[in-house]
Amino acid sequence: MSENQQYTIGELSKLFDITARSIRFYEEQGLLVPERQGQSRIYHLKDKVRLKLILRGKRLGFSLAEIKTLFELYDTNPNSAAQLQTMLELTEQKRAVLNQQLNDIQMLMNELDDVESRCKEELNELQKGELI
Amino acid sequence: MSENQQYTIGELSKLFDITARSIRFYEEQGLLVPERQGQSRIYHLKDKVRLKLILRGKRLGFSLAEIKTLFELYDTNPNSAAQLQTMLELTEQKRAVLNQQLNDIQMLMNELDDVESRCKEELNELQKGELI
DNA sequence: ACCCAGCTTTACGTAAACGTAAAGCTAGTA
DNA sequence: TACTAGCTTTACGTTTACGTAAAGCTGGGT
Repeated sequence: MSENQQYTIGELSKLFDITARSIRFYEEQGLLVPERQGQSRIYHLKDKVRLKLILRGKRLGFSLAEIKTLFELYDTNPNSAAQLQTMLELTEQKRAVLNQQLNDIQMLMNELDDVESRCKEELNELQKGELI
Repeated sequence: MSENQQYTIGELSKLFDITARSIRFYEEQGLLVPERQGQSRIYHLKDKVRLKLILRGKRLGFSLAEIKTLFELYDTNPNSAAQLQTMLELTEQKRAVLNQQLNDIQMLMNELDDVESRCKEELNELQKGELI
């Protein structure tokens, strides 16, 4: 029923557990362009989705500038072959970075497994010792 | 044959494609403790491995301070149950972050797939058009 | 009418991770 | 011996992504 959901900056900040300052900063950097009602900013579903993408990008180590570039590429109605080509190249680059990250994560996970099992073993031995 | 491989700071910087400044900075932050020969730093295999881990950590979005903490935990001969417990908690936290990143990467990959296939379709249509 | 919560802008401050310039030591080579 | 390449320290500068006042507007409730 609730079509055209609206959010204030405070609501959005609570939703994503970030500060209003951050949201305003993303707007300063051209990542968000919320509607205005009087002096106040009003955010719609589209803006909420954008914010979600911004945070996801940040978690993956992208800078705000890079995220902006991606948005612009995504927004641009890609009509020229040159633009399409650029976009494909960029997505390939990103894909390479992501694959590298996947690799890194796999390595780290394995090491965490090692550390964890060794910890548990030692804890077990400590507990045995306490029984004596 | 070449046991006890040694590296100068220049060699290491080329190996990992980073600046010597960065390597010295990691040392400043307590992440590396190379041997000295006269005034010059000499790096051994152990240091090379450390550097590799530092860079991997950075790619995953860890701060140098966090990486240092992980090193210290890893180095510390974990003898007390309290320390082991702390370590297990930390590994769990890291695991959660990594899982989140895996999720993020999966989402992004899917979106890249979408963008890519749309691009290719449009390129195809453009080429068809040129044939007329 | 008054207050307060929540919004606003402006502007200076900050932490992290180096960059960069300056100035000097040192081992090998021409 | 003079030069050069590569190392050194010291120290100030820079970018990113906000934090943190300060000061003021504004709609709703008492």
